[in-house]
Amino acid sequence: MEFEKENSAGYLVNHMARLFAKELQQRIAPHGIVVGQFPILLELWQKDGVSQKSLLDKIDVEQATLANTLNRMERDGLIRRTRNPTDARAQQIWLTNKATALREYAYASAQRVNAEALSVLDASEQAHFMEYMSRIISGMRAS
Amino acid sequence: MEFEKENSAGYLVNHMARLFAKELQQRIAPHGIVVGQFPILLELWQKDGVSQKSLLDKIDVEQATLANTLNRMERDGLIRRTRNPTDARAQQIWLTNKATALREYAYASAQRVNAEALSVLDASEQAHFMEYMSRIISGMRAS
DNA sequence: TAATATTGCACAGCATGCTATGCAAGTGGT
DNA sequence: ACCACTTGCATAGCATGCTGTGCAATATTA
Repeated sequence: MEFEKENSAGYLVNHMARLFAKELQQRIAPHGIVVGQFPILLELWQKDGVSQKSLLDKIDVEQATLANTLNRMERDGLIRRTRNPTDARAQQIWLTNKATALREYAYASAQRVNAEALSVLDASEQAHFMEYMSRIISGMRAS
Repeated sequence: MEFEKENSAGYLVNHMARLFAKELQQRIAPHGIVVGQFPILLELWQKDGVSQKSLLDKIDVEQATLANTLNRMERDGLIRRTRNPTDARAQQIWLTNKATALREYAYASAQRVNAEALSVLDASEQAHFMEYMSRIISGMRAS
């Protein structure tokens, strides 16, 4: 029995994800941020001064992955970390001016990548595609 | 203006890809193979003794990534590499018995992951989803 | 209050992917 | 035959993700 990778959902999903990441990377890397930092920045642009734990609840990566990415962001001057005065275990994560300034540009870049990638689908197909992904993710997270 | 990651195709694609990889990893890792080796094994199960270049044409990763993964596969006793007698630059890549024996199990694992992940969609939706992904990948590769 | 459990975070080690670079082996043109 | 180009592969260095583990600070329970 054969196994055609072109008919394997997992294979296509993986390939598609790498293409998305590569595309976004090319647009934002020249501005000093990289794709893994994106979800974190999205949260911090909405509200910073939060704990690592609070970020973790909103971002679907493991705690160790988040800690590593935050290290690189601190190294690159995107965030600062302070101790929470009422809980010495916890930290508060703050955006630097540099990171704050990148917000609109980053939003626009992501939206352009999304729009271009989905441009091969019409509006109704795009909506279905997004809905299918949401359902698949919910189903897989539950299991 | 806000940017909702739940409405970002790139974010969902990335998340979905990690869930797929994690799921497949859990099933195949106990048998001594890992997800990155999967596409390579798929090709070699069809035909081995081929060159790295010939694998590269069929698998959508960079040449350096392939070379690294092949190194790990050789280390783990999944493949052997011999020199091509008529071209000293090229190599021939052969599966070991260990790798050959894993074939049906690996096929079944991948198919089960795919089926379970897509089980939240009905047959028609699944077909559309796969088609959308193919079109998106084609479009992004072209650009 | 003392012992125990939980929480918040860090670090080590690894796989997978990328870009950039180098190099030896073949190919082609002169 | 020689020089330049191309081809096939390897390596370095990095980012992103994972699991496993450890630890100090808080919370809970006996």
